[in-house]
Amino acid sequence: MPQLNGGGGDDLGANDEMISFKDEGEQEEKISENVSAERDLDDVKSSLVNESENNSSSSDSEQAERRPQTRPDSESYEKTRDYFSEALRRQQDGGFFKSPHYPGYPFLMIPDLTNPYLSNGSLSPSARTYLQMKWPLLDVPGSAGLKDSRSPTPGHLSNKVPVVQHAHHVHPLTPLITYSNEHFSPGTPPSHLSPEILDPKTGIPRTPHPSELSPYYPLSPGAVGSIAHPLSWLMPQQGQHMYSIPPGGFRHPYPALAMNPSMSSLVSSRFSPHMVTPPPHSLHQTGIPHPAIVSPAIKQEPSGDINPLSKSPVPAKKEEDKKPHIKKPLNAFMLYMKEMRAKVVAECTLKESAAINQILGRRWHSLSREEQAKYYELARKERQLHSQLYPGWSARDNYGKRKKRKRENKPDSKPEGKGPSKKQCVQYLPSEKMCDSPASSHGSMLDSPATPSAALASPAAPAATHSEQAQPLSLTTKPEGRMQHHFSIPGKASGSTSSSSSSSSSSSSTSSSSQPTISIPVGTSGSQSNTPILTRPIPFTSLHPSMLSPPSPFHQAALHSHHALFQSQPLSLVTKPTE
DNA sequence: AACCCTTTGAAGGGG
DNA sequence: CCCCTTCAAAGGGTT
Repeated sequence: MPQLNGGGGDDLGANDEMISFKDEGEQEEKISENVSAERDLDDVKSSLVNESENNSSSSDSEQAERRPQTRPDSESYEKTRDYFSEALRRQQDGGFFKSPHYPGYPFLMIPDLTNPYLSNGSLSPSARTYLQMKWPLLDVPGSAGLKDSRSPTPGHLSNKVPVVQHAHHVHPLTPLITYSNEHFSPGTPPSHLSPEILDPKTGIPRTPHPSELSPYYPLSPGAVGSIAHPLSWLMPQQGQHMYSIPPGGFRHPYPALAMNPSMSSLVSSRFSPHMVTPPPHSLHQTGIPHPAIVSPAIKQEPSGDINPLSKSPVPAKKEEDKKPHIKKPLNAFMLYMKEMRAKVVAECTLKESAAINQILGRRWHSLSREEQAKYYELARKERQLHSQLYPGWSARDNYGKRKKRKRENKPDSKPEGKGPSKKQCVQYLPSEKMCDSPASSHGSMLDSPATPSAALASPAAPAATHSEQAQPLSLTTKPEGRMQHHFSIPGKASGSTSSSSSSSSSSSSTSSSSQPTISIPVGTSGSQSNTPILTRPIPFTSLHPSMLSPPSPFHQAALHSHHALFQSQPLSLVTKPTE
């Protein structure tokens, strides 16, 4: 059993991942080869910058317009999450976001009836709610955190958080416990939660003064509302998201699971009726399964009105049904993706997930250590939670469920030439603008931690200790796709890290994914096509960092160093399968 | 309808 | 111990 203690213990690899920029090296090399490309790049860069700026400004209005129209379901929810996370970040960073009111409460993702782990489309998995909670409680293993489990003092958050934490001192490791709640239809928001600012029509919390919002990123009305209010900012635009947990408590559908005290406290105690309003609709009060559980029955249900919970998983029909599909817990990056996807999507016209994911991947690498640590911590908690809920579960259990995986395309077996393998060269990067918007998104400010020390100090940032900054790039030279582990933490694996790993897998090096280049339409001036046009491969590195990630002192410095490194020592190998 | 694509990380099995 | 595979999210695109 993993220790929950705030973090210190298992690093979970939080550190290693830090920055890999693997492909950059290759690209860098490429660039040298293509001088002309570079030139174009300049053009592209400038144009991109302009575009992005324009875009950001326009996007605001656009979003404002669009948002109301679009159905605020999972999508909007995602956005909301983004904003939440944003807010969280800001708080943690002690940054600009002023929310003195509830500084110390970490976010808690509350499960909705339909949990995020549900694969069923109708029950969108994405929904997660953040609730502010005292993070340490979550951490506590069993007994410790549960003091209040017995005496749940509903409604008094303050009680639960005796110690007033400063916004600036918020623990970076704020745990997010994810549960979904997307299924909730917009219901009445909790009265205790900023009722006054609820939108009469939608029931969505609104922001009294948009002006308070950070100018740096475009907030959708809903999101704005969420953020604006001290409490409301924790809740998704649709108040309903908050109430994922039935007052009755959390009853695990999965028979085998015994709820661990900490869990129960987490669920029942933390989300007391007071805090969690009863499901507006017909939510099953019976209980909420962990997000990871996917009942087969549910999956089949076409529409959202299902009562997944009502049906006990066990008695169900066949053997298959017996075993609900329990999804894997989300890893740090997945959590990040969920949060940021909507934002990225909003910032650009790009819609393809593949492209979005590329951007997200870039951004992920550009995140500061603290920021990443936060997600690692969250992921760790999710895993812990998951393991507690489903002790016997193994990732292996899900193997084959997806039934896809045909992937005949083996790196070595089929060296090249195949049509399918071609994908390596194709980049989904947004043609028109690198969506990754610059400042608008999580911008510069976020990164500049007002109180970095706090973040670092926290257990959450275990990895931080290292010299990443000092020598972040040592790894860069590694051509391999997955090099992140190379930096890894001392404690964790990778003892071999520093030693040259590159040799390890000669053939596999390029195996899957790393795609160093991105394609940018060279000649597209005004034309805009959402579809990625592949005209000329351009190394990511060549792009200005701002294009791919929010500029921040930290980032820029890091990027700079990276670049410098690369330049100084060009990568030897281009693993890219030619052809 | 199912799968692909794309990203990172975690987990597990095999060598 | 290392490598490889699979899956987690997501949604437009492809088959």
